[in-house]
Amino acid sequence: MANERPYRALIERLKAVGLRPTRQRLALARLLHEGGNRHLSAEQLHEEARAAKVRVSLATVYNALHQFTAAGLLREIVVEPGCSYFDTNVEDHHHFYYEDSGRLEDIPGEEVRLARLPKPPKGTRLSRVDVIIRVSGGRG
Amino acid sequence: MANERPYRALIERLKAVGLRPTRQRLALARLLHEGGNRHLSAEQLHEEARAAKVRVSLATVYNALHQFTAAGLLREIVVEPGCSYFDTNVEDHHHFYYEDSGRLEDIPGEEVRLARLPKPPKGTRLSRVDVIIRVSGGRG
DNA sequence: AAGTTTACTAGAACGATTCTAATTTATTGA
DNA sequence: TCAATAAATTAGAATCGTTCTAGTAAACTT
Repeated sequence: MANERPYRALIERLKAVGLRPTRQRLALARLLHEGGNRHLSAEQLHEEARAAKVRVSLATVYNALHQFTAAGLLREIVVEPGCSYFDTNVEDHHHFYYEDSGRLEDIPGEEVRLARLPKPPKGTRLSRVDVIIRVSGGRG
Repeated sequence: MANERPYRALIERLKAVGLRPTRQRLALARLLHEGGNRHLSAEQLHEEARAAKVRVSLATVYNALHQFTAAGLLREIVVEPGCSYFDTNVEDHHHFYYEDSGRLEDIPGEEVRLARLPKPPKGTRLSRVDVIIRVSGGRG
């Protein structure tokens, strides 16, 4: 229910990864990528959609998040039982995790450096290295 | 239903952290710490208990795992949505995660070294650093 | 526009985990 | 040793995030 134009680039991006640019996927992609790097759960994104008057079911939110992740447009991060976050930043980077609030935050640039890494065990290849720095509430 | 003696040390260990040394907790602690370092889910431990003819409910397994974790006897690791593992190794160390099988494996000794770490953000203190090296199935 | 394929939806189903209220067990101290 | 008290265990219900189902709607192809 609005302008079609600004979506041109997004439409191409979705087509490029083999996903039909539907109203729901466009709206969700737009929500995800507005406002810088974010770490959202499915429920949070669903709520944002509702707030933005985009009608979309929770099942579709889950579908879209997984499809975007498979396409390399998002990255899934699990730090706590019972809740996945999706990171709009797919560059190589790591995270702070605030244990008290459950919030994730990107660690800027080169502030983490791994000096030594073991070789992947025989018969496997490296898929990804996750570094999570858990911090908690100070004097709190 | 067996010898009481070998539990002496365990009993003291539990008492030291303020947990009553009940039949169930002793049996679970014993299962956890026999056979070297392990990464078990609640369901897996429950199944092991059943196999070892220890009668204990799943709720108690969850309670014990969380209490042991709070007491520093175990460490909880989350790598996938919908399943926590508990690591019997509470030393400072990191993990391989086999994406295909869902298995976790300790990375021995000093094979991971962090050359640079950012300071915890203002008002927080470092709680822990987790490094997870995700590997997947080689030639498939 | 018709036909084909793919996506969306509400609601049911699911699996891991937590809660509840009743029972059992461990501890304390006469 | 035995009651009294406090804590732990239990089965089963409840909850939570997530996935599935099968029916409807939208997007692409011609």
